[in-house]
Amino acid sequence: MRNLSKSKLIAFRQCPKRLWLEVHRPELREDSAATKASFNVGNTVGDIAHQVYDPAGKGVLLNAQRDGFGEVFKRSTELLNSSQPIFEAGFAIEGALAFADVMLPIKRGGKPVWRMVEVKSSTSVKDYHRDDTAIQSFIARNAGVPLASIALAHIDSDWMYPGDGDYSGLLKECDLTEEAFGREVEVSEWIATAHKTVAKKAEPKIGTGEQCASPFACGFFDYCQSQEPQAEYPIHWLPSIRTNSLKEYIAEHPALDLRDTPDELLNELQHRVKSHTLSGEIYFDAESAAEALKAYKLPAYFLDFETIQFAVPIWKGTRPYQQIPFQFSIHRLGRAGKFDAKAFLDLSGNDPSHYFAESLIEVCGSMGPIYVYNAGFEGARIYELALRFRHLAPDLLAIKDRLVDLHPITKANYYHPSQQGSWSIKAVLPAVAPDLSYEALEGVQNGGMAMEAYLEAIYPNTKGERKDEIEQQLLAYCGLDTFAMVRLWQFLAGRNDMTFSA
DNA sequence: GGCTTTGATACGGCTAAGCG
DNA sequence: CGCTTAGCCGTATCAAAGCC
Repeated sequence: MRNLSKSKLIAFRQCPKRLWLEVHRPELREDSAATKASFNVGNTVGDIAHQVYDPAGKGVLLNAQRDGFGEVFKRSTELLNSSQPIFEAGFAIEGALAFADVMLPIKRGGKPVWRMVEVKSSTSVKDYHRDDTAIQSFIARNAGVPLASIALAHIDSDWMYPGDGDYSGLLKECDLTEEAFGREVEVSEWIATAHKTVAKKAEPKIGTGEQCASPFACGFFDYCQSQEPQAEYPIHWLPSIRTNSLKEYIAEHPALDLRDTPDELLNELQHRVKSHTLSGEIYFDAESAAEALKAYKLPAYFLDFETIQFAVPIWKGTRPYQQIPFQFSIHRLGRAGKFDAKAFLDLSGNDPSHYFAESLIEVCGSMGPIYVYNAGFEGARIYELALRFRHLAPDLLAIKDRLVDLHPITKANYYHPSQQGSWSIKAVLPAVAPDLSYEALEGVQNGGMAMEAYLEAIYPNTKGERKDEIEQQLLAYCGLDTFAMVRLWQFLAGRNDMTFSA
């Protein structure tokens, strides 16, 4: 019998087939974006755990990848008789093994007892964390570790970085001892059934479903999907599919095709998606779209932000996962039809917020609508800047008041079959302006890639030449996003008489 | 009058989709 | 990961209608 790692047991909890594939066909797994190489700027949550739990630096960090499992188990057993913090200590029992992020000794007369802390970069305790700690404590205790308590440490998103490398308070602990210790029978059953699953000759027959994405994206999804008949018109193209009465119907009729959905269960928007997808015809209420935009005159502005966030803040006065704007692109359309594009991009590696706010105020003028796509995003960023920089607040809030959201107007009045139930700008643009293409862009083609590119640019070892290249790619991407809005506005407002290029 | 039923409306919790 | 918004749905609330 092989030893199943805690992560494999967690995979089993998500889907037995996933565990089977992990063990027997790992080559079928596709790496998610998160596991690919990325540029670590600042500290990881693990670094902070070292600082917080071992400020004196007396702890020992074990490394199973480098030294092998056997060696780490042996060293862990030895260290548990001493009294210094241990990081990545390993424990094995018959059939299962686990590594603990942090082990802290509590002195009680002779030999120490131990406090285990699992460190997570999420901002709250999730159900799968509870499973995680239950498995962890089961394995450790059955391996003979005198465990006094087990806690989960997660990020406190209300905490603000005071600067100077002081990260005390970033992590928030939640004690799960009672719960974890109370689930030992349950955990032993998971381990037993996981082994039964692994021992099977053939892979379990489980269809794709919600478990493929939640709580973690499964790398075998494409493989599993390839084993299933492909619906010509997948049901998931319908918007809000899991929130209305369709939910139960779909559960009772797996592998449902869009063609076979009962009309009486569809809301207006779902019905529109169904009929226009099947007919292949565009839906466009030009009159209503023009009506919605009628009130807004020229000059008009078109605005798009790019932001970055850090689980562990690197800039003083910012919070974990706070979205910090480092780039904007703005296009101005004057009364005479004159077109003007400007951009802001700070790749210095310093907090770009203040320059960003000042530059934004400078380029927005004092009047005219400012079109954005999904205004909640830009609006929230502007509001946050106003809170941080009180002297700029009046100007920033005046800009926020001028935002006009093209997203709801598009959603209410336009649908092209190629959108597949999505009204994101990237789904709408190819239909409205097929001559513009994100795929033709070098390097940066979406918001996630913009964040990666930003991190690479501010990474200390990145060379100047590469930084210049990234700068050009970011400018091109953000500019296209903004110009896409110009074209969309033109289309919705019925102003195809105007011509200009990006 | 006093009771229940029904239908309209308001509110809060929850999820999904959009942005990064 | 966070935030915002919209939509759905259950519950609460209340008035009108129906009934004895």
